Amino acid sequence: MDPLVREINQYLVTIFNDVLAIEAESLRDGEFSDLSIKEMHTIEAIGMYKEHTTTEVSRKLGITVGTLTVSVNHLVKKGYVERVRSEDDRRVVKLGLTNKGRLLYRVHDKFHRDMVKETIDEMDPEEAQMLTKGLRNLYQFLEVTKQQLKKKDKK
Amino acid sequence: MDPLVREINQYLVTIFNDVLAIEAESLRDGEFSDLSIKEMHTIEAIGMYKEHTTTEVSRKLGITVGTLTVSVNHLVKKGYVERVRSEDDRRVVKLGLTNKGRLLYRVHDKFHRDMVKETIDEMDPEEAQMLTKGLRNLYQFLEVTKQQLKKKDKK
DNA sequence: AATAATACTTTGATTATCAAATTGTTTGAC
DNA sequence: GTCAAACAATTTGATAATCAAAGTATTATT
Repeated sequence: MDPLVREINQYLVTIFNDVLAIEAESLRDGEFSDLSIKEMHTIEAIGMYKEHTTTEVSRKLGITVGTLTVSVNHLVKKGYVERVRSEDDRRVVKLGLTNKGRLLYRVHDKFHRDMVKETIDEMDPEEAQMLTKGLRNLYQFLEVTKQQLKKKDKK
Repeated sequence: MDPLVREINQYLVTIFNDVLAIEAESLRDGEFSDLSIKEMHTIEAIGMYKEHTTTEVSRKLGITVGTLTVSVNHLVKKGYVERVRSEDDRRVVKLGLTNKGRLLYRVHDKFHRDMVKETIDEMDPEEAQMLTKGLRNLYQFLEVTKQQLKKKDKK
């Protein structure tokens, strides 16, 4: 087996665990310690600009709509998220962030970007491009895989 | 703000969610549907070869020792994991996989490696090296950050 | 020998998760 | 136009995941 594959795989697994652990840790000590890391990611997925429906956000997070509804209940109660019924289709709920939610989003986003920035500052621009390309490939592969799974599911 | 930073960040977040969703989905349909994705990752962290203590594995996963103990209780009951008291120091528990656990480890590992392999097959060898280098940098940055957090914690 | 430190476990409370049942709304068939 | 089917979201019940804090057993220190 290709040792490069093994190495990349190893990095991915460790990076994911590390990012999670670091995020959780800095969340616990900080200004927003009433939130779990999962709730943080839900806020991230709801996002700043476009309004997103419950179904869209749940798909983005890879959880069921029911799970998201429960989580959003908490986040509304804590004052981070707002629900707005769509005018076009009254079945649909659009999720958005409150001011407090947007503040948190910015803090978390900065954390992420600093992390990435520190990394690519070590690299010359060409290398940074390569990293991006690699990630883009991985991303595309995963999107295709996800589509295939969904199809298989319907059968 | 550097658009490359934003792009890389975006990929990382999405890749993260996608991998989780795909893993969870293929777990649900497969041979090992008595396991959750978290339990799967615990088995991954316990690993095939070296024996690891409870503390080591919990650190690797970024969860508390108590949480791991509970999880290991389930995995032992389901027949994937074994506990062995250390002879040298009888406070210490070494975690290992049963035959069933090792089988699962291989299946999951193959899934991961296939994922990575598909990605780098699209790239020429030089590009693959660059991706690796980028990931290594990110990994190292995170390890340092983790250490710093731990120190701050002790104060 | 007593005390402190360490490794793990247990407990109680909260959150995360899913599948299935339920509610309210829209679409399509007739 | 009405009614059934489809759809979006919510609620519910059960189980798993998580933490902090308290407890147990063992080893190290003084």
